[in-house]
Amino acid sequence: MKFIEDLRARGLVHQFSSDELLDRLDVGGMTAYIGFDPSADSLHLGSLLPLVMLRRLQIGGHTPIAVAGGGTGMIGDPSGKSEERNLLTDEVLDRNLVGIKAQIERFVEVSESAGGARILDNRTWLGELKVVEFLRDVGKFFSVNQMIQRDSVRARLEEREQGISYTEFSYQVLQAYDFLRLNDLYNCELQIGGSDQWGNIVSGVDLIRRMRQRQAYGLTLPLVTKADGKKFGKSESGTIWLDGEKTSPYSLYQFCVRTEDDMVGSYLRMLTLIPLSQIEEVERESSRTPEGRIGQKVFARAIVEMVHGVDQAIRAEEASDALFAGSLLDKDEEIIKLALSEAPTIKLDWDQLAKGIPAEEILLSSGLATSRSDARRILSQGGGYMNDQRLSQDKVAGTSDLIFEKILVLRKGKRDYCLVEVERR
RNA sequence: GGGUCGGUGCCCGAGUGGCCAAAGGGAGCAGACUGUAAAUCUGCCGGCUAUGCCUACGGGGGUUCAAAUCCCUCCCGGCCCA
Repeated sequence: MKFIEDLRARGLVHQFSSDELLDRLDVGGMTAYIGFDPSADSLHLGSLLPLVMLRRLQIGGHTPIAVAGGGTGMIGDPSGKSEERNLLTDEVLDRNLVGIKAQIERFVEVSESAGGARILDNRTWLGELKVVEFLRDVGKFFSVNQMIQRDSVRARLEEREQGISYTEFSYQVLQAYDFLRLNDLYNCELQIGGSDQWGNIVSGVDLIRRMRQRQAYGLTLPLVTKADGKKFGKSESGTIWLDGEKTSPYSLYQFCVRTEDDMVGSYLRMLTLIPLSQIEEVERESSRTPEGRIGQKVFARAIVEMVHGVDQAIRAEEASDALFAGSLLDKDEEIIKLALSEAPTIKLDWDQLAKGIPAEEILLSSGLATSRSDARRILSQGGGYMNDQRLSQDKVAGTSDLIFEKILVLRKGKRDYCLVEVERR
């Protein structure tokens, strides 16, 4: 299947600047770049789509460039933001970029040689700019009339209560300049981004044409949404990070495996490299027996594998199966231990437990409850469980509750587990 | 710089001296129903050493028995004028 055909079938093509681009993509050998948000020291699930896209490019015989926007991170992109951004300092950016680079490297092969991906920091060139020269040489090519027509800017201009600073207004100029420089330095002819980047991307294409009389291209990816139309990857109880320290492989797996039925197919297409024929097969199977959650499992497995590697994916999968398939009490010690190694865990010592720990207390220290009142609320509504048995408010956990003389399995609601490992001193 | 409107809990938003931990909605959490899905229904939804106490209505100060609500001042934002 041709490159572009595959992209289209996966629903990955949102907008593109010219039909010519599509032919070029099939031929291969293009250099394309995608920018990444450096506002935290880790990327999150929202960046997965562009990350996988980098990989697709490389597999398709193109040269991907990831720009971890050290420079633009200092300015702030108004696109999709309803309010002015907090600007980052150089030091914070340096730190963030270290983490982000490592994550990008998991998706593409980075090297200086032909076809090797590159990860660049646009401070390299933005930092050299002199204001007056820049305004004279580059600024001339921008029309404010056009700039204020951009959706991202217009939204902020029209909205009462929130305006836009000159700094953020200038963002599109800088991003266009990035593209120009990449075109000069690496013969980068294509910029890819989320659908909210269209305006910025077109600015770059225009700038390259005006200043260099060269043809460049733009392509945007669709927004990955949940069934209710909200953004995929955030929400729930916070951001899902790609950094295993912030969001464990088990948690990432769990997040993915809980995907709504309606979205599994499109997520598989957009976010995994699984061949389309195989995805269709999974879909058929899923619609026949939705309760098997086959699609969700394939999806979760694929994602964790990409982000954390096969070993971690297998562990997360096995731990999840152990915790969610049937009653825990029927499981043997090995399986529980496996789950224990992946799922959230706390340690207690024997003496402490021997004295008795009230249900409220143990929920709190497990982290399942965020405060004492939260713990009380959960208990009073029957949402607390220990070893698969509902906890009453006055239950006091003791050593007689231990499974295999060393483990307590706590749960909040249907799916949030925390294992308690008890150690004898 | 001047005028004017505004800054309320995770978000939106009501409240304009006591009845305010603050209406309503959303989000979130739990229960029921299920398939670790969706939809729906129900309950909870600042914290605590808990018939009370602490923190909270942009920051600081003041008036008052009593302030999110009144006054002063500072900070931040919108709009208009210069």
